[in-house]
Amino acid sequence: MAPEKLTEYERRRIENIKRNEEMLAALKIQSRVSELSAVTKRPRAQSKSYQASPQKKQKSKSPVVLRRSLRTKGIPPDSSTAGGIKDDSDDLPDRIAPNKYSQPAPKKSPREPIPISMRDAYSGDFDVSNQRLIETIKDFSHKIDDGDDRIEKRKASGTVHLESLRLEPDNIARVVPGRILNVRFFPTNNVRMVAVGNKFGNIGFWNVDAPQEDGDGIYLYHPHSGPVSGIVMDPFSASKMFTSCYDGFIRVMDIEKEMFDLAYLSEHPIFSISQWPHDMNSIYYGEGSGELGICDLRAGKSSVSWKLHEERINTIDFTSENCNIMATSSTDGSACIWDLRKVSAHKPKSLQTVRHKRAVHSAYFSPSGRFLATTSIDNTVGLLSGANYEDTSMVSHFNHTNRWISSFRGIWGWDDSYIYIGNMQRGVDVISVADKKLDFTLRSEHMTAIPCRFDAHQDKVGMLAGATSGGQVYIWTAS
DNA sequence: ATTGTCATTACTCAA
DNA sequence: TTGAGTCCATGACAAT
Repeated sequence: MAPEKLTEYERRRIENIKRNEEMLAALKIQSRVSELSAVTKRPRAQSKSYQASPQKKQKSKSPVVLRRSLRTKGIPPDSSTAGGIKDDSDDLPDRIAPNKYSQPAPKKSPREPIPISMRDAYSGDFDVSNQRLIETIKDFSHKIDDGDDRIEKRKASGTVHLESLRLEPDNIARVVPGRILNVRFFPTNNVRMVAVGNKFGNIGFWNVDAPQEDGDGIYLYHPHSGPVSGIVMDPFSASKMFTSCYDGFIRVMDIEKEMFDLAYLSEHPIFSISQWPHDMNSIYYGEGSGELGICDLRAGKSSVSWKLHEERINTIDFTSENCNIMATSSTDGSACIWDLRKVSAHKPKSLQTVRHKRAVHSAYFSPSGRFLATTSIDNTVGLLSGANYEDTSMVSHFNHTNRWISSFRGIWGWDDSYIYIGNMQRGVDVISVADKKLDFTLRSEHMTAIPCRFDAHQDKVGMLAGATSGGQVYIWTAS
């Protein structure tokens, strides 16, 4: 890096620290004030929320534009960002000058097909906050690497007592602005941390156990330019997190490099991602109208693209038992189970197919792999079982969400007994596999919005994260 | 068979 | 408290 850049960097850093201290002081005052006025019976403003800095908050609220739309409409990329996509040949990452992102200009458009440093993607003014998050993740990822905090891949273990699940007021936060499409726990036991992706391309982190002096533990980044369609935590390397976006990008947050690196760039919108359990260097993703691609992370290239569905693939899932078995759900109204050894490019034939009357928004294997749960907006939750998933039963559940609520997706808990899914009455419905019906509903006066996307902590039985279309995250815990 | 447009309606934020 | 603004999801149906 050029010396002048270094001095520029230093100068900026000092400025940042100074402003940071001022802001922290202001925040302390603010939190005192909110403590005083926190007696309101229906707290509209939650105690915890992301702090968008005044200057940088969504300047120009850059409209969510897919790359496709850009090209078809012939709109040139934002002229303030050099190296925008002009044509297809520019999309290749290896043709991009390596140091374009290091300009001291405020924030780069995440549309550029280049790596983005976490510092540049950070949506606050204060680099110390960014550094604090990086240190936190480094800290627990090293512990995981050393085996101190390793969580084995999710197993069928732990029966949860639904009546004991609670939503504590402290476990609620507004993590990002706008609609959350994805929430995921970090695979660690010592620190409770979630990452969420929203419609604007933000990735927000919430360290629930952040020390008091570290503020609210919420960190906001902007590594993508469109809706974040998927988040994958590498279970064996907590310093890596993959995110996909409608704009065709798959990025990997590399905490050692402190970057949102470019893993893959597709011509088509990417609607889903998953990691192949057998080989951590393979990312499976759903792109365009029903295509499934496999990306080799070392080569940075896609090896295959299979047309598995007629319309977009909403989820991709694997069993922990058999790495060659994969499930996909699609807007074309079907969910399929595939044997990867038998899929060929020309005539993909599924092992099993469930047909719903309408779009299927998820298909997830149970922790043991013996069941598959599908969620469709035809108001059913499908349950597949049997040696070859040949037995299908449909559980009735109202799955219609409106335009502003992300579709419901039934997820599994910590064993094969329950499926958790949102409802329009601000509750979490729990479907019993044994009874094949709705068994229980989690309710809380603190859930002031509809939780539509969920994640179950891989190890802590009863720890369930629900995310809303207003950027909130609720973390239920077993008391 | 593809493309367009319309209605739906929950939440946040600013007054 | 109210009211404006949101706006890439989806299905139904109309138009090409």
